[in-house]
Amino acid sequence: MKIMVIDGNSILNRAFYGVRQLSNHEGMPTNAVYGFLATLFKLQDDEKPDRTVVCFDVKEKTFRHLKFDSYKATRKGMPDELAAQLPVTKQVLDAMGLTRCELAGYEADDLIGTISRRANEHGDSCVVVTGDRDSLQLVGGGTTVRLVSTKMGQTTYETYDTATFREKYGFDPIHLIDLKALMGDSSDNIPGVPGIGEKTAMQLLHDFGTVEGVYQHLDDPKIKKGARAKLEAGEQSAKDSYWLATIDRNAPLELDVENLPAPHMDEDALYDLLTRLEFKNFIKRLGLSGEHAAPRLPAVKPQRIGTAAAAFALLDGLTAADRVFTLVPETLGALCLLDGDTASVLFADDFAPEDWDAILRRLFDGSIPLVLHDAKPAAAALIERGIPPEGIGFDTCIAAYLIDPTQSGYDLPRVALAYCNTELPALDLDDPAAVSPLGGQEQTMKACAQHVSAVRAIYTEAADKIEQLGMRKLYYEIELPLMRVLAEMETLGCAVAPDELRAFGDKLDARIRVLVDQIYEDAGGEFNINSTRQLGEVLFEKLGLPAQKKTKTGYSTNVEVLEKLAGLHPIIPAILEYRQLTKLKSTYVEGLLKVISPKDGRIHTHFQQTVTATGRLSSTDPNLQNIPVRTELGREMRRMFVARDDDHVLIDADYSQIELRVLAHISQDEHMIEAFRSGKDIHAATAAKVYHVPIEEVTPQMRSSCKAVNFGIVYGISDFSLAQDIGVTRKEAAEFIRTYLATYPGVKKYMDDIKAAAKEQGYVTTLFGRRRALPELQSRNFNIRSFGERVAMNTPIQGTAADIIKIAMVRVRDRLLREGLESRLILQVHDELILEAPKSEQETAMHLLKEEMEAAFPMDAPLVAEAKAGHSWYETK
DNA sequence: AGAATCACG
DNA sequence: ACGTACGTGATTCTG
Repeated sequence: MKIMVIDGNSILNRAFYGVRQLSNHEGMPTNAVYGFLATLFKLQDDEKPDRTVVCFDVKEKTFRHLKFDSYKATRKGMPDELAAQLPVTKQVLDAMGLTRCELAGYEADDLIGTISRRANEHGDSCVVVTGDRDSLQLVGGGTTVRLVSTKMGQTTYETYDTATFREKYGFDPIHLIDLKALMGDSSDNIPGVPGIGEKTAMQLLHDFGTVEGVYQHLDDPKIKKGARAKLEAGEQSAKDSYWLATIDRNAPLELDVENLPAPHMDEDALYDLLTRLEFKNFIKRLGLSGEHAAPRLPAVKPQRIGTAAAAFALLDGLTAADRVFTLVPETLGALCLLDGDTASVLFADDFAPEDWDAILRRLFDGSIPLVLHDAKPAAAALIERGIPPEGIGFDTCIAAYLIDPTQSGYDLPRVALAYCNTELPALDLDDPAAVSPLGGQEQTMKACAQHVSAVRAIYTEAADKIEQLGMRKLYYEIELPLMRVLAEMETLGCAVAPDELRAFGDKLDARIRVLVDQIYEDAGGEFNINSTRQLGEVLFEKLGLPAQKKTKTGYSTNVEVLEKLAGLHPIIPAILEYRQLTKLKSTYVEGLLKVISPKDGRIHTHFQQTVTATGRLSSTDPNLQNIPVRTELGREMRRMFVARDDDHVLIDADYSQIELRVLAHISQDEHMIEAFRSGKDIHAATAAKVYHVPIEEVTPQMRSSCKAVNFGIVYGISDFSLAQDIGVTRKEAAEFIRTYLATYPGVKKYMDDIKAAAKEQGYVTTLFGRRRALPELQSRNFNIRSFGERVAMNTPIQGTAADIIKIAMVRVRDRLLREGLESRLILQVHDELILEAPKSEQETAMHLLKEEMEAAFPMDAPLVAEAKAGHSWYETK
């Protein structure tokens, strides 16, 4: 019988450092497990052993080696991220039905030595799999060793039997111990004989065979004088080292090596584990299916509540509940409440309108602790109806986002799949057919039960995880209150001037028509100017202009390219202007006209709270965070965003240089902090320092380059991109960055430290504990790894700034209410907040806004916000 | 559905 | 040597 004995610790360790960073949606690191399994599967395929035993060290203070201080002092602990993967690795091995072996006080080496000896004595052959060269001493008598090593990121396997060992070392495997006793092994903290290196040790063994032989023949003339003195002085160390280097092949193992059980895979458990680890390829490879694996979703009975009396009785009973898991569609046309193992489903159609309204009011009166998945649409709908959405104590969607903000979406079926291994049935409570008596209410109820059960299952896991990851305050004091603030902002919306918008559109149209004619004339024929392919053909083939860049699909025709061609042909400026105008017309004029609400004539954007990897918000349908401002014509768009009437104004306040201030604070760079404290223009102040001139003598060019570097620093700079940005050579840019970082040494240190820390921990965090995993840092691909490094530098800065403005939003909103003001937040644009305020409150609200934004988080480079008021957004600048 | 382009911080 | 800025969303064309 062939037995494979694996050194679990050694292979796991190798995998941890060798495999690029991986993690599952929970943020649990999985690279070591992954690498371990990949190695294991490959070996099982190659060797086809009859039995497999995996040995682990037990973390114990009783290792026999520890009686030597030198060994103890340098013994390293396992990194946390690796330790975290140890239990799940063992679980996978158990599910695979492999034998696992541990023994207190013994290292995996000793267990392997013992198992291989006993197996050989029983007549079984043994393949030892390890990354540890020491184990080569076990070779012989039916045991071979497969040495796993990682070279240039590639895992290689070398197999040693007695013959191959002799060929390589020139002596028998067992004398590896003698060699170590003489020359020592720094990686294993075996001292050896001080002063004796590999050369001398090999020669001594060649001449005398063993350590014992060497010491019996110390007088032999073959030993040189110097070596003899060292050997005499180091005799005790040689003996100790011999003992340390010797693998104990007689550990008191209870394992029945002679009768190892055949592996028996627990497919359900394995499927479950691999699903949780998100190792889809291994699941496929092992031919596992989830058929047998129990979805981790407790069954829940649906029950229909059809009378107002029953509904209120239910709600009164829920007041005492710990948590009530709830589905609330945006239409508010149904409800589903989970308490215990019963999901109560209520259809609005079953109730008189005033009863339904009372039910909603009762549910959201704050006395029932509610858990929802993606509560914002429901909250907005309730606010719209005049019902304040109180009592929402947890949102599983936001929680899943905080736990891992890099997923592509967080809708309930997706999160349920990740957290509960469950495919939820389709359910759209916003669809009238699903909730009307004519539709499939029965089916809807069943689906509701499963969905709400999933919310509970996700909550159970996610709430803990939020605590474990140190995000309690971020979650409960920032994100959750913010959800309601956003719902209020969305509901209120922003007034627009539709007639002016249309007039602007007509003006654009007239000019676009002129440009189109001119372009066709210049091109000598009609074509679709919007088609980059056709445009490329016209410019670079028909007109013979010099092509600059290529894209995947053809010629590049973007602004950068066109601007370089601007002097060469009159068609180019026309195309540039055409591009600008059509962008304004289609994205902004037409795009905005399309989304003006017929109800109130206002625009209601949707602020996405669970999209960005850094913690910023995003805005959709329409995006109000990218309204033009950089060109004068584009900026005209902002005249269309107005206060509701002549008695109101818009108040706009934006943070000055928030990201650089955050950088100054995080990095604690004295000079940058001082520059901000002095209240000087930061880019000019930087230039003064970098160029060693008084700030009055800073030229616009000097300021502009420093501004570019300041931006670059925030993004995770490289000389190449800076060179491109400010139009100097790469060398000059590199030198510039060097000078800059010498000027701000704290910033340099921060950039170095954060990259190192990110690499070690596998993630970065903001000042408020928001987290982003960085698997890219483990990549062997330079580009991917470099990207990871830039993200490591940028995310804490951009993310902390995002945290700060979120805090400000919650504070501004709460204070406006507390002070009984009517001014309301309506927009956020990353570092800018916009209120709609009654003119009577203008001064008060401007002051309040500035104050709360600046006080949101006290930093060493203090926050500064400037507020302005005006009838339109244009006028607030 | 993905690519290209361009609007914002 | 590697080939580069960080984070978004909407529109249009194309296969």
